[in-house]
Amino acid sequence: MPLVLHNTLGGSLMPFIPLHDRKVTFYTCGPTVYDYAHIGNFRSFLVADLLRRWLESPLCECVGPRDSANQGTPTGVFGYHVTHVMNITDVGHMTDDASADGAGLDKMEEATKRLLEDKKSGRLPEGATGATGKPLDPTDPYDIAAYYTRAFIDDAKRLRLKVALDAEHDPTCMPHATQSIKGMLQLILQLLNQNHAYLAEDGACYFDTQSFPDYGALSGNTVEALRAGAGERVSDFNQRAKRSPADFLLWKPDRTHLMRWDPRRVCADDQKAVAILDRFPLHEGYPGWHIECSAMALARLGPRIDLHSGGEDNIFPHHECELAQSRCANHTDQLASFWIHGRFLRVEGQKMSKSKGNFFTARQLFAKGFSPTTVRLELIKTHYRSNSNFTEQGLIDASKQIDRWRTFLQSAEQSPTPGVRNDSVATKFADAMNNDLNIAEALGVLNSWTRDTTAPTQADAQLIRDFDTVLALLEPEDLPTDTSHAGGPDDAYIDDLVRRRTTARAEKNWPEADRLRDELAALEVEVTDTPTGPTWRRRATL
RNA sequence: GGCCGUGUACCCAAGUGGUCUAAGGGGACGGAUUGCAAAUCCGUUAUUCGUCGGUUCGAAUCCGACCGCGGCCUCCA
Repeated sequence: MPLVLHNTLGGSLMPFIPLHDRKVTFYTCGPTVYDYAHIGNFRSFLVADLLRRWLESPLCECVGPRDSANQGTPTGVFGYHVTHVMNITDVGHMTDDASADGAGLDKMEEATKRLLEDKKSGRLPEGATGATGKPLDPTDPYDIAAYYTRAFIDDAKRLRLKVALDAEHDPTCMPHATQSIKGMLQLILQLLNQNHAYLAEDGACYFDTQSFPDYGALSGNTVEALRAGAGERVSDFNQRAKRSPADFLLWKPDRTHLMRWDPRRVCADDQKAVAILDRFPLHEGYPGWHIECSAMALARLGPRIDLHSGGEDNIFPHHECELAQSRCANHTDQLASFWIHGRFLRVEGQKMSKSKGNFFTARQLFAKGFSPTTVRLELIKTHYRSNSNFTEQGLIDASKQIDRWRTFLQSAEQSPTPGVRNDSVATKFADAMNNDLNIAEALGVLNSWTRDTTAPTQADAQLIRDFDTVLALLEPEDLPTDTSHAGGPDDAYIDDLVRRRTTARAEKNWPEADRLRDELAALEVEVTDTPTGPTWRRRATL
């Protein structure tokens, strides 16, 4: 059964057919870096990671590419070569749409306030540095972006996002918006030149949605419906300058913005661009949100890509607009063959929000003692098009599950028996993943198999390793992930208690042994007695 | 208000017309093991799928209404 994916464009399951033989191009809308990324952000990025890992997996059979004799038919070759790009949005955007009249607070300014507070209260790590390697200056937007970008990449690597691991040796996999301004301007100028964009009275450049009949095809919106549905949230000022309410910003002239560029200077060495600038004067300012992704996808992956992913909130307006710009500027009949959108995450059954106290960044969970793989499993174990429910109990479940698989792998690797590959289990796992990434079913297959295989063989070790190229959960990780068990006992103290308990047990002094175990339990430490002596670990809680 | 999605046991979560008296994991309970525990192993744990109605020989699965939850409707993954 070849891979079938749900395509937001068209709203149905469709067989995956690559543009080129065995190769896949994949663009994921990445994080904005004016705060630490939270688990909801990572759920979305992990959906992309899971898809990418599945495509590359030795269990995923490639099908023939478009416009070939074997289009869509299994080729007997396994594992695509995936070029996956995830951008870093480090341009300071406004907090609300009122910003069009200059009233909104820039998110970078907010970050400045937060970082200054963190610095004062000692929450900022020692030796935090900015964009130039010098100590972080919380008032410099480039420093803020650099600081949070590093934090993001650090978290992403711990969660085993392959694109972040790729970017270590190929930084073009994670392009930065601030380093792609020229590409954005070139796209904007092309759109102006082709009358897909216009300069309004306020000097801002807007995309002309009426010049693109397919506008709305991705989200199911129509320009009329958008106009009808628009409440007070759309400011009058913003609307007045536009030809149509649906038109969206490409370039905003603003000499006061924290991050701003002069189009003439940026495009000075591009004769064609300069010629268009003579006719359409774009003044110093900053780019619209959507154009970033159009430019970065084009620069690294070309005008036509296989896959594009993001959170469900990106469908409209972001992806709708990105698609329109890219298609008009590049003269293509499509930007991405498949648009993949993950649903939102809930926490303990509720919408995640700071006021409810259920808002978690990845690093907060690591600091609380949950391992990155535990968090990874908890975030990927639900089908990507369901609203998954992130819970403390779920983290505990995930942790136990990973332990069991690791134990299985260990005993399989130590087995003297070569064994035979269990093709039936491999096929069931692959069928589940091919069915629109049904990870929950695939994990069910994995669990039934490991439960029923009492004497795993070397072939079983290879098989679970094949599964793990997709799951990325079995390789051990460095623990503890940091030293921030602030207020808790240090390892030496716990070791001492455990040693005293071992002595008491050897002397058959059971009351003392049990008292020490209770003492450890009160410190959230669990002791396990094994044939080779006791081991312990901290219990993590939210 | 408009558009879209969703509701399965104590918790997480598959299943989208018959093989479902509903996979898998956790928890709980019983047993083996243990000084007692933990870990491990074995067993038990939804005649029922938000509510009500309809279609059908047959529905968790299709249709309708209602209730709950979530996303979007100009920069929140």
